[in-house]
Amino acid sequence: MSFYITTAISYVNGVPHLGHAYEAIATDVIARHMRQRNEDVFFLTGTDEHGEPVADAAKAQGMEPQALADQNAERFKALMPLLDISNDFFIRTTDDEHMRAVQEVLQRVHDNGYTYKGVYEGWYCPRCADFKVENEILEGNLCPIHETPLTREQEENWFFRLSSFQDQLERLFAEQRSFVMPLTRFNEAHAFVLSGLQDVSLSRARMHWGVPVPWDPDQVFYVWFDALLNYYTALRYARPGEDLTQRFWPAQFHIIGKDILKFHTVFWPAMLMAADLPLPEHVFVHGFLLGADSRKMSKSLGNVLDPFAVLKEYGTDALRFYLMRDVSFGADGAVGVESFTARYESELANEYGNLASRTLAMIRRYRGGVIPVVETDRSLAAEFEGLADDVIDLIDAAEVSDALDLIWQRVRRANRYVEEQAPWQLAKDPDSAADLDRVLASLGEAVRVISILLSPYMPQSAQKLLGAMSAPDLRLEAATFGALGDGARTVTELPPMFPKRPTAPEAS
RNA sequence: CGCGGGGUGGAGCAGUCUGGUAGCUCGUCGGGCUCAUAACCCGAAGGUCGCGGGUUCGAAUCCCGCCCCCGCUACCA
Repeated sequence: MSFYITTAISYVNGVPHLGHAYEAIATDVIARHMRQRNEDVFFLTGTDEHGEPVADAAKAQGMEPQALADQNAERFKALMPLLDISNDFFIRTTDDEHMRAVQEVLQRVHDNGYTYKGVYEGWYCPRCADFKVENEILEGNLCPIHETPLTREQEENWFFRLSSFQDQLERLFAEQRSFVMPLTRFNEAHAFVLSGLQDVSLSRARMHWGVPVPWDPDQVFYVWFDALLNYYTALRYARPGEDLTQRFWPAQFHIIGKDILKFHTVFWPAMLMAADLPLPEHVFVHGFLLGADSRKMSKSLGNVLDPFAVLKEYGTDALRFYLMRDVSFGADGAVGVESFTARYESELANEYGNLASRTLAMIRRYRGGVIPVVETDRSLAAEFEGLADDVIDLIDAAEVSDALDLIWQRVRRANRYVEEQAPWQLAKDPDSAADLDRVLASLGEAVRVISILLSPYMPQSAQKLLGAMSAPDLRLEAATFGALGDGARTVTELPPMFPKRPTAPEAS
């Protein structure tokens, strides 16, 4: 089956930070998991490049907006390989193909009668040549950029008849509880719809950094409508000479942050309805990463966890694991250097890393590096039975941190199994050879199954370990005891996957 | 004001929808083991589940009121 998943696109006026990394990683975990299930996966991410802030910033630096967008988009694009993100395409909303497709879709919205010319009134900055919204205006009605007084002005622009989708949206929320996840966000979006929808302006007349309105070329589309459509337009040109729309639209998942809930759960479905297009199945709304003090991360508070410092010191897998493990997906979560190092040492080094070390070491020491081909322990196998299916169920609901917790319980179980069986005792008594075979084979299977399930979270480490066990099969169907059959497998030496480090990454 | 969340042993969280011995991780204390990255395993101490009232044989869980914290409240993305 086809499976299409997206992150939100990043606005190029800023620089990449931990929040971008978090969303990309979570989405990547789901995408990689789906590939393990042999699904036909398409994973999209990208940048949002139009709109007033980019135009303003470019002007301030004496650059063309496109030049600034080019420069900053590159930074976001470069982040993906650093994080081992397996996106299939990286869309930029300044791509010609995207802009043409936006015009086409919105022309259809226009033709369907869901637009009208209206008057937009707001606070206007003559020097920016654009409107400002309430929450960005400075104390005393000043422009946030120029700090000069704003004037109340009007302009004629195009409006989108959001209000005419009141009933359809109410029905959507009444009938499809999983449209917005988790439930708390569903409730929030639903309440917003029920409170009554107003029309929203669809274009801007005085600003030119955007996609021209095809039926009124003096205006450009308001950037949100241009941006949201990326999910749909990318499929047309992501593969040169091939249109993937039929194969992948509608998307199964949009993964977004809670700050853009309204746009994705209300405006976006309404726009798709207006264009006669099918709706995405789920919008999953994750929370914000907070500083270790549970306050919003900010440089002035000094509570920012720098992803680049962590990557440099501990590697990609450690950062991926930490973010998926320490923050319950869907809720806000506090992250920091201290809790990172605690998780790294106790869970990655001591539990999983050490489990791998002791398992491989014993197989090498007691059985010359060959995993015994014997029947595994029934009771241990029973505790892994159904695990892959449980993980599947959780990931189907985008519960990436719950799924990881389920897997991690088995990491702990495997360490307990070692103590219970005490293979080093069995090794002392030649009469216990069969028992030792069984224990080592069982342990090997436990480590192998765990690693397959962990591979979407920590692709490098899992593959390294599975490679060292001559069991490179990452498919989820191989994640059961005995799935590999009777072939003898050798084990090679593996240096510690998560070595303890003397220093912590710098907070910045 | 309205809407949506949250308040659970020292810390961080799960459990609340579908009432019935309050669970997990870290930390602390005690013990065991030696295969392993001085890692691992076992046990113990520690909780008025924000406050008050109600329903019930029984409530962290349902209902009412109150207190405190956070987010959103429409066009910066």
